[in-house]
Amino acid sequence: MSIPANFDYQNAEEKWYQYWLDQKLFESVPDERKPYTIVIPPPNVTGVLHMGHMLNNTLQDVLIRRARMLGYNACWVPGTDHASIATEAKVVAKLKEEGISKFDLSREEFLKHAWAWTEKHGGIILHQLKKLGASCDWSREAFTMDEARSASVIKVFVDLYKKGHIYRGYRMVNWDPEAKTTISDEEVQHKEVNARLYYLKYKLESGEGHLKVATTRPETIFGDVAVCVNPHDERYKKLIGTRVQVPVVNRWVPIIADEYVDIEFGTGCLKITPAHDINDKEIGERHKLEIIDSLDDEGRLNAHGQHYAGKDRFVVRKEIAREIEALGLMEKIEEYQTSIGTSERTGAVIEPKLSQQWFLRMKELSKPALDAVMHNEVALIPEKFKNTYRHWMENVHDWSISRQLWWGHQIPAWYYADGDQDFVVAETEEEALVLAKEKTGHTGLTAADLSRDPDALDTWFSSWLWPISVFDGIRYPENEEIKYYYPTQDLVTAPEILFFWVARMIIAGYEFRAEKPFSNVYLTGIVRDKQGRKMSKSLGNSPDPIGLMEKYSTDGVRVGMLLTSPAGNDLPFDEELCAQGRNFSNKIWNALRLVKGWTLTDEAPDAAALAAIRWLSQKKQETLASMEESFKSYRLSEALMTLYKFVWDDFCSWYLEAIKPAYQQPLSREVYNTSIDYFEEICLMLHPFMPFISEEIWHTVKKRADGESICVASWPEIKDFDREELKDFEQARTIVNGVRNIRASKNIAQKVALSLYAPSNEALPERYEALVAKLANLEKTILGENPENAVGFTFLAGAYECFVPAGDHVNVEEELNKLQKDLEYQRGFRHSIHKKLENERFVKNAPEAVVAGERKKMADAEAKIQALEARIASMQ
RNA sequence: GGGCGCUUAGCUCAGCUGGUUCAGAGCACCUCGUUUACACCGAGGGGGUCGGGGGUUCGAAUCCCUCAGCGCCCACCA
Repeated sequence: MSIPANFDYQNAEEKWYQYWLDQKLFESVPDERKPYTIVIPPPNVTGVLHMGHMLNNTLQDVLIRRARMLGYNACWVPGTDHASIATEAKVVAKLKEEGISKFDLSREEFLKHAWAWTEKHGGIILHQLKKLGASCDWSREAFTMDEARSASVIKVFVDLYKKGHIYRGYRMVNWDPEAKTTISDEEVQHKEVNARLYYLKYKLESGEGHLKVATTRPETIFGDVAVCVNPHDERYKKLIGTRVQVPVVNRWVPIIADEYVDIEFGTGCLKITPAHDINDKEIGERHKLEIIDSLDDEGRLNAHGQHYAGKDRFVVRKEIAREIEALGLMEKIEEYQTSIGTSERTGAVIEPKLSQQWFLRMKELSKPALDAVMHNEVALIPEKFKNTYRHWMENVHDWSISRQLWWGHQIPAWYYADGDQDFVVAETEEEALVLAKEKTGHTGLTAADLSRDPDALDTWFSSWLWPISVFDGIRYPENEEIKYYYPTQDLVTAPEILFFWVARMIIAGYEFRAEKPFSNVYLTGIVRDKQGRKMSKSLGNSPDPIGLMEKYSTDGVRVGMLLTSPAGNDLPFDEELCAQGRNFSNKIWNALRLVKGWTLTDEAPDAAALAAIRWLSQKKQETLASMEESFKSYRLSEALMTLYKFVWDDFCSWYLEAIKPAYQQPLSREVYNTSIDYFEEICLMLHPFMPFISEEIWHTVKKRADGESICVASWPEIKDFDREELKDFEQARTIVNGVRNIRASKNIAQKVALSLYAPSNEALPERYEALVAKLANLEKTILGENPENAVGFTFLAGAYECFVPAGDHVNVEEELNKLQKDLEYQRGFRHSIHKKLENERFVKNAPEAVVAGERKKMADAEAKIQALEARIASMQ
């Protein structure tokens, strides 16, 4: 059978993926097997595949494919997220290009556009996941805004409201003036910026001088209602209760005292603007101060801003500073480092704003979720994230869940009057009407008297249900699917969304199913570029994963990503990694060509081949055991590296070289068959990492029945292995390397046969004599003492000195020098051990085994010294 | 401001509860090699006083203290 010179990966990728789909190998239904479930972190419905997805989904695919081979009922549920604010922003931008403003549209009209956009761009990313080889059960594809998921969200909202966990309140929230919506604390990113600290002069009532107040936001003076000092601040004590005049505004406001104020900071005077700062708001409440909101929804000054009305807050900041200076009321301006909150989505500077919003009380809900992680009921990998998680959970704030957006799940609350609390919460309008009648006693209310809250829910309010809602376990908590698949096994996601998503899923799991949503959370690193920068569109440093897969093959890119990504570590991406993956794929392919290229004979195998076979079977078991260990601790890159070395070094460089017949000679059929078996097992081991080439070769090495696939073949059995055998081989390998080393350094070609003297079978295990002779090209192997007066080279194989006679190549003086140096080293070594053994405290305190080890070292060194001395004497 | 973590070969990282599998792996690099799978290759090789300092111990990359540098998360000092 002839094998093409190159692996046609494009063709194989398409062929096998279609084959897997046709055979429905990824589809799962509950049965008597144990389930192994992963829910995909749903990518944004209109997103496209980036390197982060590539890494994340490759990891999931490795886990799920391995589980499938281990005989679990493997189920990987795919889906997409409606990504409320992100998608809405995209739609708004697209409409804007067409000259349409969102605010000229009705909700219904806007949603029509949004759905059209979703249908046009949605699903692209899922298609790309197929290219990556993702073995998702596509029959289960879910969307956070499809019918089942939407109904689940509404049900949960009503449920939590009834339990008293959801409330509507007038609170200081994070306002994104660009998207014109509230966002949660988690969506605010704090950034260090260079700002200015303005020292403003507020005229004192007495008319004598000014009170100096430091602020970073002079434009908010229109909202000033007081100036606050610390009650213990001697400088201002007597001023408390008097008034000062706000610059520009010219309003007189009281000087109040509050412990909050830091005497040391600035001038020790704080202007109080309750509408624009959370602390000011709290102080305002304590002192029953008025609230003056001087900004509009887009971050511009409103009518309170007087002649600045309609201008952006940052423009006003500059302009008013100039005006104040002109008025002589600016004491000074200092450069100042501070941090500001920005919107995760739009990047806009967040405006603290007082408004009516919906909140979810988190303290009580998060308790079981905190315990679960602390007790490793849910394991975070790597473990270091436990600390971060605990810190967050212990300081969790109420979750602001309403958004002034249309694309999302509309809040199921209906108002029957204008009051802030004049509403009822229900799953449907009909139910709401019934409740409203009960609550108000107005039996004559009709649907027309109700108006639904226009806000949508935070995106994460649907994704936090994901592990449950994909099995419709919210609506139907007793259904077969949820009972079978839940809790899921592994979740693979980025640490960035540990709080946004992971923590909340755990909370939801305990709240709605009284059980964890998953057992293990594998937190990936962030894919960065070579310079360590985060990959981003604006930097243009993010390679296109599809392009990479076309260039290096999907298997190649998968290997590249996996080789260098221990859990929790950032991955500095370099295309070289993909090349390494591609090279590995090529290596495997060529090994196949080699084996398939030999002619066969029925003659018995030679001794070298027999030894190689025996050794490789043990080495394979060791490899499997080692991979198992790595998998257990989710060190996937380590598992892959173990396999990589087994295939490349052990199988290709040693095994195949050992069985390789002489030029144009046939190979023993028995050896061939065994080698094919090894190939088959290597394919099995490779499959989770390299699904395509492994399937291709698996079908090439043996005839398979229709519909058979390596996807559902069994992972090789892990058995005990013979460590002695492996040790013996290592000894043999050392000897071959010793001879190769001599050849390389003395320029003796491989084809020149040499002889070898080895002291005994302990130095050269009998079983490996033939193998050593073949790989080192030895014409003679002699066990016993080195010949006296012979000229040649010595090398150490473990504790044993071997000798290669090579009269023609020896420079006696050079060799003597080398031997002298070795001798010096050994003597020095002996001396150091001697000193250690002389040390009474060492002998007394160190464990028996360690002392014995030192004695052995001593004896070995002694033997080497003697051998070297003899060698030197014979050469002189 | 608070918390967490990191610092081992040029790069990315392993090194568990202190003692020959303690200084390792892959890549990169250097030398040689186009004889019968693969130059996307083979054989060989160089390279680290384990961030600095101190301590505990018979013995420290490994435990403790301290300094320096880096990173992440959280955060309502104007």
